[in-house]
Amino acid sequence: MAKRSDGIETKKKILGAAAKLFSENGFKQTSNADISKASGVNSALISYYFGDKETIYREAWQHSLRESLAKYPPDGGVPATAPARKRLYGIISATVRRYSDHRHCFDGGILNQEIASPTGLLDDVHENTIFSLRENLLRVVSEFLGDGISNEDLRMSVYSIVAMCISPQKKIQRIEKTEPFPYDVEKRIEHVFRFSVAGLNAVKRASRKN
Amino acid sequence: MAKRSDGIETKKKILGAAAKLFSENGFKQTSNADISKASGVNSALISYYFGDKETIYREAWQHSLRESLAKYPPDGGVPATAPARKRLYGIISATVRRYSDHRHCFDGGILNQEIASPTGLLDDVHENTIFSLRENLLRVVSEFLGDGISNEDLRMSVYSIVAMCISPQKKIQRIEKTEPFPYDVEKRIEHVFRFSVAGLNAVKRASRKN
DNA sequence: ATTATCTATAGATCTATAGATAATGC
DNA sequence: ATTATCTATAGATCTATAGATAATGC
Repeated sequence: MAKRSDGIETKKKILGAAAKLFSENGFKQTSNADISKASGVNSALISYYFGDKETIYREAWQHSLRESLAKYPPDGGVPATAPARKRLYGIISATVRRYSDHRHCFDGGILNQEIASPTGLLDDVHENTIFSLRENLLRVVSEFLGDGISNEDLRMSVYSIVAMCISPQKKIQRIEKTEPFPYDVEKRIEHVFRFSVAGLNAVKRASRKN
Repeated sequence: MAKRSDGIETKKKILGAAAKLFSENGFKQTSNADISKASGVNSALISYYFGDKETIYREAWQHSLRESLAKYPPDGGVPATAPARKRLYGIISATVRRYSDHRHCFDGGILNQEIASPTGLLDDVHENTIFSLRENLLRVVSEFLGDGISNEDLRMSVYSIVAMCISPQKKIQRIEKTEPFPYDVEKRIEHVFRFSVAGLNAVKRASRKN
């Protein structure tokens, strides 16, 4: 094994820098030169190791996602046997953390870029990962709401909760030039959970009325 | 005035096509050639009328925003004298509509692009428009929550409500490949309002406890 | 001998402009 | 005469590759 610097380390450097840049600026706004500069790796090596830019993009995303999910297990450490309310807390906690940890997790930023302007390059990967994450949340929310809830109420609730979890507050703050107030992840989790539970209960009540 | 086709019509064609493309694909991913193609206007005319791409971007955004706000007044038609709850409904209603009407309103899409990867080009414009919209919501939520609410609770609540209003559901659906369910704006407004009111009341209760 | 790394660049794409053409107002 | 529109292209940027160099394993 091990040649000069083995190449594996170089590949990791490239992937790390690429993930960060893609998450901040998106696919097209990130050039190989940017990645080269940020990673300290000669720009020709990017094509050498990954072939083309689309491949780096895909691999950077997969790499980030794997690392992020390892760091923040999507169930938030709450066992599958726990009641829906607790599992909901776990999911919210993990999701907010994953999307807030801009120092280590880039998958959320890349996904937000992909939502803003889809490249379509991650579609296959999504089906195996993001989709199942969402299905899991759907199951928990469904259990929380109980029977007799319309599919529409269910889906809308999930979207609302996810929206609160992944909304890039720091970026919005920058755009809005509001006086930046300290962003406390723990408090944000409590807040989103409180908002979500209250919202879900309201949806439940309204559904019963009809 | 009025030469061949006056030029004003051409400028409008350019602005319209540009706004749509910028909102879908962002600043850098949209080329003059794209705008030319979509608008049916010779690409050289874009520079002729607007100088550079940054100027088109700014003007397209301002143009869209003005049109959007004219179409959906930000107070949702609710008078300033109405109680906070009603005014909140008005704001949510107007915001969801504005961000959902992809046929006519492009400002929301452009803003989402700007949040995803900031160009910084709209900063000055933001201060006069978006900032005041947000301040207005802040005032209403503050009134709804009453005294004794921490600044943090207030800001977080505003972010949560905005997140639910502007979350690009259709785009997320496309990414996630969930079976697309019909997106009904009226129902979405009711849902977000219900979730928000319940959430705000929960925040209020939790705040009283301490 | 193998392969990680670097230098140099071809070819594509994109922005912006120069200069020609054509349609209107006077 | 003025100016809206078009053709052609210079110059910048960016991706991907060809070919040279250098560091390691055998």
